[in-house]
Amino acid sequence: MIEELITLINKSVNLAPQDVDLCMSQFELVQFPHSAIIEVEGKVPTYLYFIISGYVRLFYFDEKGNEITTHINCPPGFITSYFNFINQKVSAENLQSITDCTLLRISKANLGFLLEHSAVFKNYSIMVFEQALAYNENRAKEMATLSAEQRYLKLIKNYPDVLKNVPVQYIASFLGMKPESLSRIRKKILQ
Amino acid sequence: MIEELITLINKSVNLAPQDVDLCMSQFELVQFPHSAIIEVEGKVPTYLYFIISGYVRLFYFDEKGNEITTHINCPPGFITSYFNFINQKVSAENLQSITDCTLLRISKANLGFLLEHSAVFKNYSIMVFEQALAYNENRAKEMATLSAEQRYLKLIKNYPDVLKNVPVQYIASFLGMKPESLSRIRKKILQ
DNA sequence: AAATCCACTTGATAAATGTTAGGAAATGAA
DNA sequence: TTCATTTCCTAACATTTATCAAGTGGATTT
Repeated sequence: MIEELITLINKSVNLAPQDVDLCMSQFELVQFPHSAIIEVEGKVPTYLYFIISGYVRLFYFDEKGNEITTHINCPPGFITSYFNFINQKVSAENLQSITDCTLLRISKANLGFLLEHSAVFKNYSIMVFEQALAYNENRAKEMATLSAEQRYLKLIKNYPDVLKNVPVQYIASFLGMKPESLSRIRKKILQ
Repeated sequence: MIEELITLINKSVNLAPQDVDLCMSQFELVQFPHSAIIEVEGKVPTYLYFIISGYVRLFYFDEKGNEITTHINCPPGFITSYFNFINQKVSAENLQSITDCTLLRISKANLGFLLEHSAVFKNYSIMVFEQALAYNENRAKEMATLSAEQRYLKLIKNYPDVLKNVPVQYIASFLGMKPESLSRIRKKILQ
């Protein structure tokens, strides 16, 4: 299972055998059925997760009690409430499995251990951070400049498998629109 | 002039006298009249800027040739096309002064020198990065969930001086709406 | 099989925002 | 100054998206 993680990291940096061993010793394999709450709002996020299989989302409840999905991720990707995990602050978000899923997880303390004992992982973590920054900047830009239909078209173009595995209500929320609007957009596109 | 920068950094980390000296040796003071293009699209961003006085924005041209403002900043803040500056990649954005302004700037090489020779600055730079990530994540969330009016109300509540110093067309673009929409919203709020 | 639930869709209508056009006020150049 | 340009605002109309209410079909329960 951990090979997926090693493979992903090796695409960005070169892991020595001892790095691989170190990595394997710090991550823990866990499984969840679909719709399980993995990390709950109101607490400090315990783990950073790497997705081996399945789909996972982050969501919170707005002032009207509506679920707002802020992130959806799939293999091979990391997911957690990053800022609150890194700074060990209380998060307002829930991490939930969308499908059955297999994950690797690492605690803040163990991640710290990993980064202290291997400059390679430290460099890699900075890269992940930069990518997350660029991703969020791009997402803000798209939300500001694209119409709901353009945002949906871009999503299915870049992540076609999301549609097969994630309920449309979650997709609608993630794209910043109502399920009814997404339903109409989908109907329009079919013709 | 550099005192503003030192003061800001000292709010987050404790700078020793030699850190202050090091910092002063790496930053350079520059001035620009209003509406000057400070960094131009199609090139690798040369400097990271710290704003001493004045307002600055980042913008690009979309496929229809419209200016899209992605960031607006004021003292005491940093501004550049972060991702492209850090990775020394070609940027699609222009950095422009909105008002007359006084800036401190540092090249990528000099920033590297600063981070290598002072762990304090290294820690500070990681904090700045984390804050930028949190900022972008929040901005994406607001763009996805708030109406144009709510976004404007939040802006003038959090940054009331922006309104006095930045043309409304830039503000409208930054908030992801047309100037006409912002004009209507402003009129509505007055009553 | 009937009842229930849930996700998704559909339709009618309302609200928000975009588009187009024009005009007043401020700004800059000759 | 005067003229031209730019910025900002306004209005009428078009389009997009939200809201509210209802219906469909599949899955689950009893």
